[in-house]
Amino acid sequence: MVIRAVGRYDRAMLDLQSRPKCSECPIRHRAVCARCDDDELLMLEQIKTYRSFKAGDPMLWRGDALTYVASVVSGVASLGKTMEDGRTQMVGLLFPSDFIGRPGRVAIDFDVVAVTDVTLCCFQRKPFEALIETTPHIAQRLMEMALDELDAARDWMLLLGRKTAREKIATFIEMLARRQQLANGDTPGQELVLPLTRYEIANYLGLTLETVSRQLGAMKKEGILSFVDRRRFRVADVDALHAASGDDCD
Amino acid sequence: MVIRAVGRYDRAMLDLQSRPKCSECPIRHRAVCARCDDDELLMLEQIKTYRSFKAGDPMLWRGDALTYVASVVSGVASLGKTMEDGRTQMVGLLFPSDFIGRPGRVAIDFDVVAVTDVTLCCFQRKPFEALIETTPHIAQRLMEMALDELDAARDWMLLLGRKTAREKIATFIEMLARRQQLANGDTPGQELVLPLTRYEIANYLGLTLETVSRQLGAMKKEGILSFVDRRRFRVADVDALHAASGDDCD
DNA sequence: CCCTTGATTTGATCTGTATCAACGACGCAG
DNA sequence: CTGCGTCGTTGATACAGATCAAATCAAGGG
Repeated sequence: MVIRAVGRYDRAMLDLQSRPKCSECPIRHRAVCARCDDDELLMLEQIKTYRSFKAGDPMLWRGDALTYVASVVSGVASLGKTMEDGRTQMVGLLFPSDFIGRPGRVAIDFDVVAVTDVTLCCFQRKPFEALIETTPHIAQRLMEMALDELDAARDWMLLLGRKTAREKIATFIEMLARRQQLANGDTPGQELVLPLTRYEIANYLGLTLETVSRQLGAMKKEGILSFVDRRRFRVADVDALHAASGDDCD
Repeated sequence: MVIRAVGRYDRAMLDLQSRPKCSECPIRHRAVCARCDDDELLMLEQIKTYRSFKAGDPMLWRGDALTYVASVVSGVASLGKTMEDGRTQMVGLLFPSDFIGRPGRVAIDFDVVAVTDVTLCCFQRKPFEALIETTPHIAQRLMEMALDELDAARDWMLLLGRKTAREKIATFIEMLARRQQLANGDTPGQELVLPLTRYEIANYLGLTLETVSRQLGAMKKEGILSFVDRRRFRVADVDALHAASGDDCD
């Protein structure tokens, strides 16, 4: 596997940006601050800092000390595990409003990498944890988000353990569409983007890049997906896509 | 797949048992009550109830209303997901001290089944949630346990997505040994038990029962495991087992 | 415009595990 | 003791997806 653009790390760490108003933040109502009232938001505003990473930049390595926690404001990041012999498995994807880092955890045991250009809203861990103690709204939301992630992880276990390549791809596209509609406006039928390379998709789905390419090709040929280029596409047949995912109808 | 012993369900639900002292509870220091002081324990003691299930009994179905939450006191339970066409994947195993049910969640989206005979320490959900509000020790511990489960789920994703059948089996046996040493006294080299059938192991590891049988057979032939009967065995070569698991040395 | 480099597609082949099938071993009920 | 059901083992075969290999495409850089 290629270690990309490590040199950018230090620069990114220092790349502090402006500090926009929380009240105008695009993830205001979905992030860890979702339940906060105006006073609580003010507290958060005082300890927050923005940081940017370029696509491919590593954000945290397994075992790194967790000096700050953060919300993803824009872009996509991946959580990945690596075995001694180089096999890797993505264990999570972070979209805007998702949270990085956990209270009470000093280190993380996977790597966090920026998949696209990413902007984070960061909080130093210590003051953030102090804030949790006094602000039940944040603690509650954090618990809620952790449980959502646990549910997602379990759905992914079913995918990894039992689904066919085709079902994996279909499930992935559906998930992507859902998340992208959440982030942008809610416009079904919209043009969507694959934020990941074929290699990264394979890594997320427990497949190889060749299999991913073939399955995407097949769905294109069947008229389920229509591509404008290798990254941008549209879901041409929502029902067929869902039928291919192997999930029940709920 | 076989639906087993559904008839026992109602009986089990009503099978209230005695209410032993929390202070003498075998899972006192690992369960959701681990951080509670004596006063808090007293509160819990007043709302707790014991319930037993026989091996094979379903404890909760997907979509069931979650009227109570519980700690596993003894025995092993499984969390499982099922696809429309019958394929199933276990997404978690619950050992003594593990917790069932989540605050703020009305329903669960997997099935919980007793794998062996199981005893639960149950709390009605409403009073338990009220208790959380006033008892940060419980809320903290619950968060901690949820994050531990998330870590475990992510390790399992690596296993399901990237490990070979042999590595899966080795990892499973190591996990089993760890949990069983936790529950009983801490005696390495001890005789261990497979609480699951071959079918259930396969279900947990994303394999078929034939593959599980063959891999266990191979490890027996290689002298890594030695079986006294089909369920009871000993790890004869700890190092070889670990080497076969594909995990790094930490 | 050519050359390089990385991402993607496509094709041919290989292999680990599933699948299908039969049989053996144990436990339990009568 | 006998029969039957569940669980487990073993063998033969099939196949989805991995692996190996090569061609194509797209984006920069000089």
